[in-house]
Amino acid sequence: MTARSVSRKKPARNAKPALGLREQNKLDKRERIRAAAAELFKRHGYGAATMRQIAQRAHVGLGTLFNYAEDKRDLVFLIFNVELAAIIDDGLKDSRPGDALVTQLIAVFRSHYRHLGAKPELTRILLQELTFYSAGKQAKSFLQIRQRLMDGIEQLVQAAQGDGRILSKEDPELIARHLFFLYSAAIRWWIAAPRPDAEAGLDDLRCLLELQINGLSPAKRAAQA
Amino acid sequence: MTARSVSRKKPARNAKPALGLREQNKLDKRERIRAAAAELFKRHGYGAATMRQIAQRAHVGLGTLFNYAEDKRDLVFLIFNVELAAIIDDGLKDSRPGDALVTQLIAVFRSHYRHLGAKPELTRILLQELTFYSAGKQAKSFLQIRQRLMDGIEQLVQAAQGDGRILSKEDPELIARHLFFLYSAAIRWWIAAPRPDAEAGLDDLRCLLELQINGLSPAKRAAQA
DNA sequence: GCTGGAAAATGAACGTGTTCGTAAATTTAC
DNA sequence: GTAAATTTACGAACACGTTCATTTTCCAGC
Repeated sequence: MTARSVSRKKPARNAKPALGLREQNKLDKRERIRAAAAELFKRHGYGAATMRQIAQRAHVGLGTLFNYAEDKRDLVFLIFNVELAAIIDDGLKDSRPGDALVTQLIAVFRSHYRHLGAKPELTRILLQELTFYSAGKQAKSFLQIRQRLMDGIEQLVQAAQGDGRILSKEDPELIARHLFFLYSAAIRWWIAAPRPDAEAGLDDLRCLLELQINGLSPAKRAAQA
Repeated sequence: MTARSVSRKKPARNAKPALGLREQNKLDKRERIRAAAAELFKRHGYGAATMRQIAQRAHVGLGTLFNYAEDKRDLVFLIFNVELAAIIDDGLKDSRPGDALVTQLIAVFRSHYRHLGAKPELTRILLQELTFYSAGKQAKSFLQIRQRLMDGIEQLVQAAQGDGRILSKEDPELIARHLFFLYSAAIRWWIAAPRPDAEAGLDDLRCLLELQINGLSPAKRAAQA
């Protein structure tokens, strides 16, 4: 397949620029690197897979890797970002309006547990690295994706407040962050196990979420005054 | 058999246990390494401080470091373990019986925020490394210390259940883990800020804990309308 | 005292991730 | 079409964490 000059045309004034050869090569290399890294990380583990192996398998020079990922850590995000966006968006679609909030949240998180549980080692690396990692090239776009998840949760909370499925009138953003905190801690705890089982993890999470929704103390200061 | 060697073995009432030279040197080296690592990590950051620098400052051979810590990560635990045990035990002493559970928990965690907030960078390293790290020599004893914290929280919960300060009859261990999860996530969030302020972090945590204790929904089916 | 053995210390050597000066590839200007 | 400019690819070189065979230090038994 040779370069097609057809695609180089300018459709209108400044519509989508037909990607030049340069951009095309970049995308191609990027994908080869992503695939090579994913395969080698999965086969040998993060620590054992070397940058030289990855470069070789991607048919790319060693130094080239560092044009696409800031460092080895960042390769993990390069692998996960595409996948994570899909997982998160899938999950957000899976909650049905009118269901109890717990049910909705579990539906949202189910795809996370399913997919991440399939590659525990990579997930551990991801969870460890993302804790305080916001500098890398790939990390940026990951943070955007994560924000979509938090926004989605916030909307669920707001809707539940709207039709009285939950009574708390607290700021939905705060509640969403709270629920996200629980999810974060729970999935860390779960993925640390040798062979994490998705349904078991979800059961544990459901338990925690119910604890949160029911609360520990009687209905506030209902008897107050 | 000389009298000297016998007396060294078991000093009946001597305050000083009269350690052997071997043990004494080990303790000495261990402390020098701990101090050197703490200083260099603080001054140059975890990544920039090199094992060679640490060895030199501790007046110790490079290879010797690896007799005291499994790897570089483990040095972080070597630094923190002594300190963390003190912080946690201090915190646990600071909760007064009869106080509201939130108040007690904040009292327990106050020393954490105070001390960890004073060295944000080292704390970030600690929180990042401890996520999935349970193999190193130092990590083992850290996990024991952490367990003391969780046990302490469990006792507070149990006591609160006992005298009706909270109504939930759930397993205290589960509740304690839940609260610990919130604390973990909250302190991670807090320490990620450029210059974390202890009281601000505690306010945020208090907010989350109150949200937990009050719950989001009315007491189950009690308010079914 | 001395001696054999065990525990600890050591730094040269190894393979790693990362940097950086240079070459190749592509685009832009004329 | 060709040259200049710019972006991308490259891998030798570097500094690092870690290993391990060797040396040194300590202690028990004479």
